[in-house]
Order: sequence, then structure tokens, then C-alpha cells
Amino acid sequence: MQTSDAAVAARTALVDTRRRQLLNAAARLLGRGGSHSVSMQNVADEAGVSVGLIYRYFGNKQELVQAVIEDVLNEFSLRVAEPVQEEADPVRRLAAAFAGYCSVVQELRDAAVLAYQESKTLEPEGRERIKALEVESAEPLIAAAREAIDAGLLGDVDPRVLAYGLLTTAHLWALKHWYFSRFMTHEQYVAEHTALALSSVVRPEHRAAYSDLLGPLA
Amino acid sequence: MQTSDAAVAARTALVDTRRRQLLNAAARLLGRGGSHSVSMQNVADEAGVSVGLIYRYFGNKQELVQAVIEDVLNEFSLRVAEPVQEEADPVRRLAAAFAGYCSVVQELRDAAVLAYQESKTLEPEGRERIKALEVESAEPLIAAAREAIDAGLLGDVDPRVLAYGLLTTAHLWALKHWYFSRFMTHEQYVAEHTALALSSVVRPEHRAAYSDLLGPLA
Amino acid sequence: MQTSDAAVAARTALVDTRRRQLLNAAARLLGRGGSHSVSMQNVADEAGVSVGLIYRYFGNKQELVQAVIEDVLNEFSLRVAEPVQEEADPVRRLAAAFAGYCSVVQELRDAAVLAYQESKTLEPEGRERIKALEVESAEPLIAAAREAIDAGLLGDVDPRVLAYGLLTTAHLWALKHWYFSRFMTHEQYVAEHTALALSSVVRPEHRAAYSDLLGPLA
Amino acid sequence: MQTSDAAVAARTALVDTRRRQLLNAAARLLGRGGSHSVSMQNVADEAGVSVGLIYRYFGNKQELVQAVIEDVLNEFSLRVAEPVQEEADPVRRLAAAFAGYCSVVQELRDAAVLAYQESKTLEPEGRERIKALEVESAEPLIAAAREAIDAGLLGDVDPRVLAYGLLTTAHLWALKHWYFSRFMTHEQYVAEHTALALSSVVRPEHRAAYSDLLGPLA
DNA sequence: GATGAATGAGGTTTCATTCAT
DNA sequence: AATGAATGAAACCTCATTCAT
Repeated sequence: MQTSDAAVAARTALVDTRRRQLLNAAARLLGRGGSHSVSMQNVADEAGVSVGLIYRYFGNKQELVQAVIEDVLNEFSLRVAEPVQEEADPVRRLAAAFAGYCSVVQELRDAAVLAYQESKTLEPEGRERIKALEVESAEPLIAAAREAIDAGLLGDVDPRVLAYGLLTTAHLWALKHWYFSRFMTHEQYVAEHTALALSSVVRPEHRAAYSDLLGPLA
Repeated sequence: MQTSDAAVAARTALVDTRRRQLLNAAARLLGRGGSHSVSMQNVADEAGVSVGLIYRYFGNKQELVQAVIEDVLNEFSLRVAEPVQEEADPVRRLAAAFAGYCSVVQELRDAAVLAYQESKTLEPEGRERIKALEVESAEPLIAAAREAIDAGLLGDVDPRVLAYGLLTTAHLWALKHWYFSRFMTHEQYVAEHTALALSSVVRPEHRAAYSDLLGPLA
Repeated sequence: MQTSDAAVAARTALVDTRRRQLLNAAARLLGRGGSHSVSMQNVADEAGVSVGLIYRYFGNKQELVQAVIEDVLNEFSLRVAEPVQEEADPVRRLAAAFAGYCSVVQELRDAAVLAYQESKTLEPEGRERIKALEVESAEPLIAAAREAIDAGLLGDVDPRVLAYGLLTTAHLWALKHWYFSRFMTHEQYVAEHTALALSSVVRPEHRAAYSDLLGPLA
Repeated sequence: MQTSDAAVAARTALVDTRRRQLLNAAARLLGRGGSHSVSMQNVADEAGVSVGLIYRYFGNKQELVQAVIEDVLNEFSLRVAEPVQEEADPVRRLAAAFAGYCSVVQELRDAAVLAYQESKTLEPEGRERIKALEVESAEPLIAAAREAIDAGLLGDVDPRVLAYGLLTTAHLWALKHWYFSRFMTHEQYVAEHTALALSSVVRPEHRAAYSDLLGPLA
């Protein structure tokens, strides 16, 4: 039936809208007051709905928290994929992916970090899913690193170690923002860490080609 | 009076013992079940004492949590100071300090990381004290980096950025231990990150002198 | 919208009902077992609701206790206003106001007195509000006394001293009810104290006019 | 045995000293912070002894509180007895007894009142003993009133009603001291209430004899 | 006699969750 | 679909009381 189809579509759309509305509200609260301020009542108030309604879209609080974290991790994957595809050179792809991570972190700041921390309170099953998503979100970096190594552009290094190091460096800004912002901007932070990371692995014979990324360490 | 003196000494010793007992119990719980599992009842049970007793040694829960975090941070400072003093060469001092951090992280693992995260729930005043301790615990690294730079051993880099990068790398093992332990030991992790960090900043003309630290990236 | 209006009205009514239900429960407990027996659990049980619900209507225990006391004081003001307005003669107005106080005391008995006593445990701000309400509730008595003095019906006396003396005399029945009830009824108590108070201040030349109030002391 | 006798005497003296020390400490706390501030720990601190020691002199907290109240009531009896004996005239004896009460109240202020209030938390048996003591402490007033009535000095009034009224008036200063002290001193308060009470009951033909007590109401 | 560390029941408060409307 | 009043388990904290020293 057409009506039924339309109704189903409308319902699905509403479900998505509501879920998004609630996830955003929760993320906003996380950013503002830390995990401590995420109560079901607060989420409801922040989203402008009733407490009861949350339970029509998320089975319980854990499911909501899990969804918020997965949402952030998905944002990472999405926001990194695009800049990566535009770069042909694998080293520049690596740098672009790192810059992508950094921009998501800068944007979501507290929410990004706090979402992580909350993960200790989740069920093992949910934790596994989050770990998987995290590994997945690191893939573009690992892939770029591996290709650069295979192309002989980088020295002998484990691509996973390199990639995770960059990923953590991206988060470091959110975690220690209170310290770094005393003496540098986020742009400087990204540039300096890009230079540091690349200068450690780019083979001497290719350094000249990336002098724009390596800066004074070229 | 001997008795009085002895009594006072005994009391002081007891206070210290109890505080340590409670801090350890809390740290153990943090490591096992995350901040979520640190209730006063749980700490009491874990320490084998009654709830009420905790309040003779810590004014309230926040004070206890604050003390746990400060305790961990002090442990960092202590454990890093020693290896650093034994090295004459500033670059090796940097490496030794990093290794010191890593060994504390390895030992306290979860407690180290989770203690940090909990800090979001503390009072601003306490947070400031923790930040100060953290900056202080990074000092040996920053000092070593600065001396190495002044000695012309390292390239042009901000010693604070370098130092905090290493500090975070040390924590990274605790945070992503579930990932890295799949394919490397903690020793390999330390060695590889030491090599990565140094190879990015040691001037080409001095690389040969540190080939033992730089490994394949030498 | 009708529904909305009706809903709002229903909610307001519910809020009022619940507050009253809880205030009454607390007052009942005060009367029965003293302030000692007013625990949130007891209030909840007495009112037939859950503990948590109390916190939807009162922010914390102090607010509840404060509200109970203010409620009693308001009852005094209300119950005294009416009989006072019906009397044209200021001396009779004074007597009517006193009788009004006494009847409230008789009805609320213990709650009335205990509510007072509890006030020592309140915040300074709340205490001030209670004092203000108390002074306010004494106003009708003071006003009547002042008019009677101005009309030359009473001797030279401070109307505030006279009024507060009567107010306390009213409370005295609640406080020492266990003593007086051995040998007199509440009606006799009111009559005797009315006579005592008036005979001390009514000028000799007007005593005859109030012989019904003065009784044997006329 | 002499030694034994002396030892017993010394022990008894110590017991009395300690009891007094603790009662005074408790009374001081009552006066300062209300019944709320009377915890065994606070009493111990205030008295400069350990918590455990209190239990060698009072079986439990209730016994201590009971003793504090009885102590205050005894103070009333003692302090009223003396001035009463010095007056030959029964009306002046009544006034002297009232003044005695007032001076104890003024001295013990809060403790006097708060001691009463606490009584609701005591065991029925203890309450009865307190009531008995209270009635007893009112005896001098009642006796004086009765004699004055028998001597034809006062009008037809129940001596118990008159006596208890005066007793409450004495307490009124402690209870509403915050109000009265705005516009009168304690001396004025005592004088005015003495005048009020006497003018209500002294027979017209004897008023002249007590014009010093009756003041402007003479 | 005296101490004060230790206990644990009981009080206040919060918050995830349910359910009648 | 949506509401929010109601619940009650569980958290934090206090304090009367005991007992080894």
C-alpha cells in the first residue's frame, strides 16, 4: 500500500530525527559539564523532550551513551575519508588524514575525549564494538602509512604504531588543551606535530619533497 | 615523655598506613571497574575497613579521589627523577625519562589513566593542583629536551611539545593496550616510540652516536 | 487550547495537593514524635508516597521544614484575621485575636510548638523569613492593643509587650498542656488568661464595660 | 580503712568534677549552635576529653541530655529559692521569684530554652522526671501566689495559672529575645512584665502598697 | 582511668526506569 | 507518539557506641 509505505518512511525519518536530536543533546551536555552532567533528565531537557520519550529511541542509558560514542567515532571516519581521497601522494595522504582527525577533535573537543572515558562504564560487548570502530577509524592512516612505506618513502616502521601515535596526538590537543593553548594555536599544534611525525620517518632522500610539511625540521 | 612521643609516632604511622591502604584500594578499584566502581562502600570493602573509617582520613569522596590522582602523579615524578640523574648525555636523559614514565604507566596501567579522567568531576581548585603536578612531572623531560637543543644535538623544536608528546605516548600504552598488545610487547613499544621520537629531532650529524636508541631508523 | 489549559490547571492542582499532603504528613510526625522523628523516609511513609517524590516538591529537607513552619504561621494569620474584623470595639478585638490564636494552637497543638523549635536548625535566611512572618502574625494583636490605648481604654503599656505576651500565652497551652489539662479545660484556660491580661491593663473606669471578659477579676 | 575512705572520697569528687565539666560543655554547645551541634564528639572536644570518657559518666547520649536539662532546672530551683526567702511580703516574694527566674534565663539564655526542646526526644520516663522537676521549680511561685491570695492581697485567680504564666514569661525573653531587644533591655522587660502581672491580680485597695512594682499601671 | 580508632545503622539525596494518561 | 509523576535502589555521609591499648 502506498499509504503504508509513506507512513513507514515518515516514521523512519522521525526515528532518525529524534535519535539525532537526542545524540546531539547528550554530546552537548558531555562537552559542557563532563560525563557527570549526563543524566536522562538533563538530556531530555537539553533536547526539549520528556524523559519517557528517550526510552522509545534508546533501550536504556547505556545504549544512549554507546550511541553517542559510536556517533563521534563515525564522525571521525567520515571527516577523515574525504581529505584523504583528494591526495595522490601517500605521505601527503597521511598528513591530510592527521589534519582531518585534528579538525574533528578541535570541533568536538570535550565531547570527543569524554565519550572515550565513559567507555569504561559500558558492557563488554559494547566496548568491543567501540574498539572495532576505533580501529576502523584508524584504517585510513594505517593504509596511507603502509603505502608510503611500500613506496619506499618512509623508513622501517610499524604503520600501526605510526598511525596510532598520530591518532593519539590528535586527541592530545583536547586532553591538554589547557596547557598547549598557553603558547600555541591549534594550527601551530597541527603543523608542529605533522613535522615531528614525518621528520622521524621520511627517508632523507625524500625530505626535500615534503619541505612544506617538515618546516624547520626539513 | 617517651610514651607520648612514641604514641604520637605510632599515630602518625597509623595515619600514613591507613591513607596508603585506602589509596591503594581505590586505585585497585579504578583499575578494575573504572571510575563507576569507586563507591565509598566498595573502597571500604576493598580495603577491608568500614565506610565510616574512610571519613577519618579523607573529608569526603572528592578528597579521596583527588588524593589518588595526586598519588599517581607523585609516583611519576619520583620514578622519573632517578633514571634521569644517572645519565650525563641530555638525549639519553630524555630517553631515560621517557622509559621511566612508561614503566610507571605499565605498572599502574588502568589506575594511571582513569585517575586522570576522573579529574573532570573535581572542584576547579583541585583540578588546578592536578594540572600543576602534571606540568611538574613533565619538567624532567622538558629540561632534558631543552639542554639537548641548547647543546645543538636536536633540531629546532619546542621542548614542551616534544616532552608532552612523549608523556602522552607513555599513557597511550595504558589507553590502547588492548590494541598494541596484539602485536608487540611493552618493551618493543617503548623502543619503537623512543626511536620514532628521537629520529624526528636528533640532528643528522649526531644520529650515529645514538644508533642504539634509533634502531632501524638510525 | 483547552487540553493544554486543562492540563496546566490539573498539574497546578496536583502540585498544591501534593505539597499540602506532604506538609500535613510532616506536621503530623512533628506532633507525634518531635523533630527527631521527621526523617524523609518517615514523611514519605506517613504521606503514603515514595522518598524520591518529596524532592519534586521540596528541594531538600530544610525547605520542607521551612515550609511546614511557614504554613503554621500562615494559618495563624488567616485564622486570626476573621474574628478580629467582626469586632468594632478595640478591647474586644484584642480578646478575639487572642481567642483566635488559642484556637489554632489547640488545633495544631504540638506541630505549632515544635515547628518553632525546629527553626534553630534552619539557615539564617530562612530564620529571618520566619521571624518576619511571626512578627506579621502578631500585628492584629498589636494593632488592636494600640487602638485601645489611643482610645484611652487601656493604661500606659507597650502594645508590643502586651501582644507578644498574649501570643506566648496562647502557645503556653501547647507547651504545658500536660500540666494545665490536669485541672482545667482549654476554654477555661482561654477565659482565665483573657481576664488576667485585660484586668492588668483596662483602666478602672472602663472595667464595668468588659465585665463579661474580666470575670471574677472585674 | 582511712586510705579507702580517702580514696572513695577522691573518686567521688572526681566523678562530680567530670560530670560537671561535661554538663557545662554540653550546655555551652547548646547555647552556641543549638541542639543540632550536640554530638558526643563535640561535647568531648568542648570538654577537652575523649569520647570514650563520656561513657564512664553517662550511660549514653540520652542520659547526658537528660542530665543537662535537669541541671538547668535545678539551677532554676536554686537561684529562685534564695531571693524568695529574703522577702516577708508574699506579693514581693512573688515578684522576687519571677525576677529570679528571669535572671537565670538571661544567664543561660539559649541553653535554657534548647534544653526544653530537646526533651521531646527523650524516653517517657525521663520526660516525666523533667516535668516533675519543672513543676517543682514552679513551687516557690505557686506558694507565694497562694499565700498572697489567702492574705487577701490578690483577686480570685488560680495560683498555678498565675505562676506558670510568669514562668513562661521568663522564658519568653530567651525565645523572643531577637524581637524584644530591639526596643527594650532585659531590665525593662522584667519590670514591665512584673507590673503587668501584678496589676492584673493585686486588689485595688492594696495597689498603693506596691506602686514601686506596678509602675505606671499603679 | 583515659584514649580515640573503628564500626555500622540510619539519614539525606540522586537518578535510571516505569507507566497511567 | 508523548508526557512527566512516581518509584526505589544505591550513593554519600554522620554519629552514637564499643573496645583494644
